Amino acid sequence: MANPIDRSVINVSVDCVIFGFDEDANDLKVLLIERGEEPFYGQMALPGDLMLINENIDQATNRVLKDLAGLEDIYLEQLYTFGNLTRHPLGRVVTVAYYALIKPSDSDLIPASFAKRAEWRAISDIRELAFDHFKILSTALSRLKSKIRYQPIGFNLLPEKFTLTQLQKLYEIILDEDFDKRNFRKKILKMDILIETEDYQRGVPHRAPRLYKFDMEKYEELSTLGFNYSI
Amino acid sequence: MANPIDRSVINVSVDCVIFGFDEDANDLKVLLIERGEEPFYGQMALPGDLMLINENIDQATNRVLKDLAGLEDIYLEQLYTFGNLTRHPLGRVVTVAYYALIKPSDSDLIPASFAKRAEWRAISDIRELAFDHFKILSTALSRLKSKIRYQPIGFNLLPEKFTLTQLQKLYEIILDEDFDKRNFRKKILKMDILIETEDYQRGVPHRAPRLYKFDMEKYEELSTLGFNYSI
DNA sequence: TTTCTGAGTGTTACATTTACACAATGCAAA
DNA sequence: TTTGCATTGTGTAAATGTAACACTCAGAAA
Repeated sequence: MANPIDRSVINVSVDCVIFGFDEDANDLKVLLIERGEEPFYGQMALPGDLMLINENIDQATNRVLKDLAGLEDIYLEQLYTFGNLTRHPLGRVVTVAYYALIKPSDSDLIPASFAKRAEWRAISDIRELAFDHFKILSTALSRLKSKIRYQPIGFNLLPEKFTLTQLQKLYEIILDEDFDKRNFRKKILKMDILIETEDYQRGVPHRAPRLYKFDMEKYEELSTLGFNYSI
Repeated sequence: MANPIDRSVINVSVDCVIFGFDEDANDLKVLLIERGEEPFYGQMALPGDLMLINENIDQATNRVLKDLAGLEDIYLEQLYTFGNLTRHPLGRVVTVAYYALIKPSDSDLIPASFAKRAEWRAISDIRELAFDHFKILSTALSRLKSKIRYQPIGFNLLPEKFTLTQLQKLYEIILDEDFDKRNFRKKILKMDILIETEDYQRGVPHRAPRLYKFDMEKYEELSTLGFNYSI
């Protein structure tokens, strides 16, 4: 993990903004790692590492996700490449940033060994991060906000089965905007990309709401016919 | 210009997809360079070069635009970073791709010295390019198509003063979709981001159409108030 | 049995989008 | 100077989509 930075060349790294939705706290969170070495020793940072010469960028990102957070097979997308001359104090490091969206079930699987140094932090509580990671986080958040309106990526932040209220809350928190319950339901159901299951949420002190699933196949089929997702 | 590739490390380059709108030919074009060295000697490629250790990524891109095409101060945006292991035959090269939009007046200024090896090619005529540049071009085109609907970037492809018909044609060619003339005009004028000039297009064998300018300040002002551009 | 919390549901007014055709302009050619 | 030609520039009505709005019902807990 402790790859040395070569001062005589341009080094390439990957960094990853991992988003998770905390339904109980009504909060969007990011998985941060406490740095165990200089520079920025002890500060919080995005999980990341230098890229190896014999791996693709996506491979490097998946390696980082697995080695630093125990995460596999999650939604991942390239965000932007940051390469300011001064972004790394020990040399020239260009970093390819990715963002990931994970479900509660994914993060429940994070082994205790990682959990020691990894921490979920509410976006709104984060003031600073190591390197230019705060800027990377801001870029990721802004991308998420614009993309979630026009692509059905929000489902990656919810359990496989979810209630319409959960879905609406997710949108309200990410977009910082309130939606009318009746209109929201009408709109999303009319798209015909949700499967109505026969299951209901349990253990709630009120009428149990119905659970739905996102129908990816149906979505892709409709997409090819010119359908555009939009909330 | 002939920077050597170091086989022992990851090299970083920038490549640039330069779009231009050919009004007469009703075509979207891309500026390509004929390669003067191996690999892919004699083939067409996107303008690009290895990044220097002491320049920012944006600086490298602007250097490439200036040195290879004589272009300065043009619309430029980072597109995506490509880094497949096999994308460069001579070693490991990760490339940060950008796309640029230029006005006819910009490209008129390309010096003859560049024009010898640079060539405007209609997108639809391009079948293959050196390296993975065809894939980069496809990615750029797809980005342009989705972005031009929601951001007023299309004006960067038109002269400073343009007719509404020119603007409509631009959208029709890029999006490969026809628009109703009356509805298109109503929509764009209602946004209130165009300045109606007192000039008319000259030298046309019919009634001279009025020229308009894009009002960037007005657009930014409206943006902060929650306005969203959309065609 | 009562209380509490959130689930689930329709209608109407309003705004936006779509479809659609012709007269007026100005240049060029006869 | 007249005529023909190509393209500009314009309005309305129907259809569709969006926004605003409140109450009853289910089910758990007290």
